[in-house]
Amino acid sequence: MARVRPLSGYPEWTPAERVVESQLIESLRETFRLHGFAEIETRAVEPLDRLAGKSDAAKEIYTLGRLGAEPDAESKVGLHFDLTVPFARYVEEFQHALAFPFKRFQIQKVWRGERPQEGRYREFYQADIDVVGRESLPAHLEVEVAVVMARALAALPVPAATMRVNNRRLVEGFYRGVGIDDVAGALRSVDKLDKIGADGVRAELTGKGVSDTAADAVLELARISARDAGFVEAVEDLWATTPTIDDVDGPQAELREGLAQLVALVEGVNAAVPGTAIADLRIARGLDYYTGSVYETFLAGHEDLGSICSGGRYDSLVAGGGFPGVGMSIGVSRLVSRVIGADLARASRAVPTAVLVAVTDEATRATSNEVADALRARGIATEVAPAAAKFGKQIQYADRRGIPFVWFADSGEVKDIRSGDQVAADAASWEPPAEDARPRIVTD
RNA sequence: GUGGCUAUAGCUCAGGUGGUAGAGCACCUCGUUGUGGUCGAGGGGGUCGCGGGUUCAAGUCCCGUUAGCCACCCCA
Repeated sequence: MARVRPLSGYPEWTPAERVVESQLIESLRETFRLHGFAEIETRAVEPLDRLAGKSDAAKEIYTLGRLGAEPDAESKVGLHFDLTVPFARYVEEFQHALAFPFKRFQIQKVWRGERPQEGRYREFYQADIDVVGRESLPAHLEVEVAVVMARALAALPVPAATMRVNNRRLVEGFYRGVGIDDVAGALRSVDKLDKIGADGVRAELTGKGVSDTAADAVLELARISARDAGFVEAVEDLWATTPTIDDVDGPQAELREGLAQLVALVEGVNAAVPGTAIADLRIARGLDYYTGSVYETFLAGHEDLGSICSGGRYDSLVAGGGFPGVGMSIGVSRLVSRVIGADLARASRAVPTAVLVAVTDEATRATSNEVADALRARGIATEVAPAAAKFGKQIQYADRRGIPFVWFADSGEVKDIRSGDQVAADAASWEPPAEDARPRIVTD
């Protein structure tokens, strides 16, 4: 038997750490439900052709096969690497049973064969919300999903989140207006701004046939950001001073539409959770299927983690069209690993137990069991000591697990082992303080 | 996929130039014989990641290999 070794990229938690993860997930569920999102769960596997269809992520897909399969048998299924692909399939398959616009949330593990490091895993939880329409989807839903996510993050024991948002219509109108035909290509270059700098981006753009003045304008646009509608004037000014194509009416209309939507987004989110949203016209997002709002979210003081929640508006979830939607995804494991690693929050105890009933001797274990059942009958998590050891040992058993109360059936007394207070109590009516009833998350 | 670093007790790590493995923490017992945490004394624990080579002798030097960590790429 080989020694057990950690497997890189597949995080596992201690019971106390798992409490933190569970409570975070439960908090997200609660916020999503509060806003009317229905939960679904999809299977872990999808047909390979459906998974691999999307871009270059194919290399990262884990395929599934049986050890007993024929040696030359091809794998037909793989583990999903996000929740959007399975959701798209699900919507297509169950459209007869769904009511549109369909608001759903989904919190599940996904798998990617990437090189792991802190905050990057091969197996991790994502929490997705999406709203999908039939044929059309009002733009205000792009505000709604961002508001829900802003609230979901605000409810977690983490520093303030900043949601950097942009709008593809705005960018597309602007780019086309200054004479750029390959908007997607230009966006991919702008996306590298942090990495290669303004000069690098300019070089890439001109290399793709973008004129010098247009490249300058694109870089100027990327410089604009604001926490309120103030960016509109900056964009309008830039637009007014930049040479545009002759037939600019279409692009200009698209630009103005995008501007209005971005204003609504920033103001909407900031009304819900003040200070969260910031319009940042450099936010591009590499994925080219986004057509409206795009979002990236960072935690104050933890920007090195990268985006912990991102997404955007897309024209259709399903190939062939007809299902426009907007969605965002939280990297739950990335978040949890930082919360635990940086000790932003911890569990009040590792076990659910609120009361340990001591056992005086094995002959009277039944009495202790009766006390335990009386407490359990009223929803109080209780366990009975495993051995009739010295009371000191039994108290130590509770202390090591963070169990706050020890019950002595003989004397009918319950002791709060943190304070040492011991009082007479009736198992039929005694209640622990509400905050001790179950493990909870505590912060400093 | 590319590059750098690392691998010794359950955990964190010491072990100049080769000479038969150590500390702290954790764990168990006792002091304290049925009310814990402190303190003191004692104790159990190691194929030194794995394989090969050099040598009288390898945790230590060399080669290979596996795994982990970090960075790049990409993303949650």
